[in-house]
Amino acid sequence: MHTRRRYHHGDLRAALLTRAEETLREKGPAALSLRELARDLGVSHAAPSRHFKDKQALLDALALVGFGRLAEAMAAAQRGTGESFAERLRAGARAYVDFATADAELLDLMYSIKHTPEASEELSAAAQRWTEEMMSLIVDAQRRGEVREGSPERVGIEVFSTLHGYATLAASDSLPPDVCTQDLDELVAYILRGCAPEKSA
Amino acid sequence: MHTRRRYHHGDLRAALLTRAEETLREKGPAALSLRELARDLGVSHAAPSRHFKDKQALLDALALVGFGRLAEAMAAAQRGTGESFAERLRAGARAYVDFATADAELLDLMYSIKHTPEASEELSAAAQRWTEEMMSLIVDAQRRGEVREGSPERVGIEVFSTLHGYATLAASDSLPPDVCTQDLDELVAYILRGCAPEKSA
DNA sequence: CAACAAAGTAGGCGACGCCCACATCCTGGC
DNA sequence: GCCAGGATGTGGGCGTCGCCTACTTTGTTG
Repeated sequence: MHTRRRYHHGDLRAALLTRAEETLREKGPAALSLRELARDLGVSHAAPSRHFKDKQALLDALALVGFGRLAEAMAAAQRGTGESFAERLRAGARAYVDFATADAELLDLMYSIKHTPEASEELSAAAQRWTEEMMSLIVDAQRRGEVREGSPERVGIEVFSTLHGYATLAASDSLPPDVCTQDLDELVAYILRGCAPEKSA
Repeated sequence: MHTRRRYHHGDLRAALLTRAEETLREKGPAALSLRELARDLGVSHAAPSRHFKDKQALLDALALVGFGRLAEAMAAAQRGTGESFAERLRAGARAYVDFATADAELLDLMYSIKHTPEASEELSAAAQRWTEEMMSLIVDAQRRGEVREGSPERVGIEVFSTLHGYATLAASDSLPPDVCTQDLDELVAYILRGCAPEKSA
């Protein structure tokens, strides 16, 4: 049970990530300090540097965790729904918005990091994988004739922009408070209209 | 010409804001430091505190400037275009995306601040005014029969989510590089489809 | 079991935000 | 005219931070 103070922590790296995510959620990104993290875990202020070369490295790792969690949530949502684009989109939208509101700061982190050039390739790979899933959803729907033709990339961007914008606004309390769960269905309907196939005249 | 060192700067507050905005644009939000700002302006490190009680106050003021600039850009865009919803939306979208890509960090700041409870009422007023303009655009379009009926708030949120999401993604280099100016027209078309009036059967 | 790498410790450096006491400038009421 | 007081700027100090280096303890492996 080695719960008492040992010289070696056991898995400091994982502990740091877990605690950092808690702090991020509870007290915001500004309150994230390596030294305080170390204090919380009862370890010297320089110990974290053995696992993350600097603060940015920890943030990157945190973002990676975020992408993992998000991908998992999205995949789970897809597993539990039907085949039609409408159903899959609805499930995905719900999952994305839920994630954004539950982990707003983490999502922020994920997007603020992704575009820096030196982000680890793991990280860009995670982002990559994530967008590819998005694309396959679109391509599939196009094949089924449920989405208008044209560059899947473009359609994907349109759909994802709407989703991401909504999720971001919801997460930052920028939406009127009465706007709520039910409105997500309306949003999905709006998206569906936006990318519905052109009616043959 | 009083360009030589005077004890009083003249308008340190304005100078701080200007310089802070430059730094924000050029070196990102992490590089914003009151002390460095003071050094840049040839003033002691405590001088800024006479004009902004703390760093957050300066960021708030910066966000306020941002809302002002954005509102002005949007208004200008509206003045220079036609009456139809499609034209007005297109002009607004261009202005918003332009602002977001030119001043990505500032936009970020504006949105990260808005939802903190103690944000100055000036600031929430600016945000308020901003969303009201958005709403009037929608209501107008509904009156003209160019947008489907229903709560203007809801439609506004849908439209704005798309715009904001796109602008945010564009500003953080999260969009494939070939996606460019012309695609904005496609995005506008997508939005128009999303909120087009229901066709009478 | 000795050598070595991994993991943690202790202390120091410069920069930061914030606070204080003090200096200088400016202005309005006498 | 002048001078009292507010506004503005100075300088120093405090605690915290991220990062660095030198050292110690632990675990592994030949």
